[in-house]
Amino acid sequence: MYQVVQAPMTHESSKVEQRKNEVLEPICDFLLDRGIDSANLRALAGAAGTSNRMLLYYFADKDDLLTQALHRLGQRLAERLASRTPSQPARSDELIDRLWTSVQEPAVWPYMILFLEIIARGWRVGEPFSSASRAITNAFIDWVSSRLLVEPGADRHVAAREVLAVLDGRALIRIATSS
Amino acid sequence: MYQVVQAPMTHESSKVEQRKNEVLEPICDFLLDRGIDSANLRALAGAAGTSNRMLLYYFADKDDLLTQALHRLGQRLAERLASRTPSQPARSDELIDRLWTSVQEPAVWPYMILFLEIIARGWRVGEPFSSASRAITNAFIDWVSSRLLVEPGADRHVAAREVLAVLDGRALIRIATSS
DNA sequence: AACAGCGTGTACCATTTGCTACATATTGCA
DNA sequence: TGCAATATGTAGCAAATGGTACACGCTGTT
Repeated sequence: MYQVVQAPMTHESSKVEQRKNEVLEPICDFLLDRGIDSANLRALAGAAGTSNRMLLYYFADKDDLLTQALHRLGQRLAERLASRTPSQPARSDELIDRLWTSVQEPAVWPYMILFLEIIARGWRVGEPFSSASRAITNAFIDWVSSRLLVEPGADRHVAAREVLAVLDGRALIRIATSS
Repeated sequence: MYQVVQAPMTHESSKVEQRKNEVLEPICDFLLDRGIDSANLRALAGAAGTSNRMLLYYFADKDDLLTQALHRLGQRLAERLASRTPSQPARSDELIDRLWTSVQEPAVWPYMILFLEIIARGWRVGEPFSSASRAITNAFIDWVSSRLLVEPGADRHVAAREVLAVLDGRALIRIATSS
């Protein structure tokens, strides 16, 4: 029998799409573990069990690769935060103390470090880091916001931002003084 | 035959010491303006009106140069903060709002950005960035502390840290969402 | 004047790094 | 089977970058 099983392969063949997905996960892990400064193509390829040659086959260039990795990291953070700390809503002061312990968890802490790098780079060089900065910040703000009990008439978003500021600031100072 | 010229002798000749001083100022300016990622020897030399060859004549290596530049930046920040905002002492809440406007000043803001880069790098690669992180953090804490009115029996240092956390956190979020 | 050593320019080297050229293996399909 | 398209390896290039080798003028001391 003759059957067309596969759609015509233009440039995004399914194999490539699949490999991109498989490869992005360990790359995200690498970024969290080693930071953006260490993220050269050969190191990333090593972490993903492939070669720099293949990374540039799957992705247009390094920028494209980083863009997609950072985007995925934003998603991962959002999921990780959503699944964690199923606590009751609370007002700012108490929420800060409660979320502060969550922020320090081993699963979240690497995001704080990587976050710093991405923000700084975003300020200096722009994309794709500035977009990632905003995405990650918004993930955090949503996380805070969903658990924040605000006074009637108060701006929930502004309040969440201020709570996040305290958490981020504590993290920043802790990182600065403990390394 | 020509002998290989060695680095300046045991006790640094005065010329080299003088040039080091002259050269460090524009280098600090460069770091504030362009960040550490852009700080390669040729760019730094360009900013200082000399050559990479001479920078490595004045300083042992790039690490030595950065160490001294970061140290000087810590001093500059401390002086700049001390000479600014000669306001009355205040309690945390009011002090935060008052110092927040100071932090946003054009003379201080670049330090916040560079601060981020240095902290992130300090976490990843250690010296000389981790020392600089601590120095700059302490400069900020002292700055806050000297203007902070605490309740009797409260820990002034802890309170100042928390105030700084809010300022740093606000700065972080602002940088993340405005770039 | 002569000479030792400092100060500086020119040119280079070795490594890293993003990326590419070319060849080859593999696979889907007629 | 055999051909075209896809997938992957090998090897390299060109640019950037930290650092070095060597040449040579200058200055103070003797």
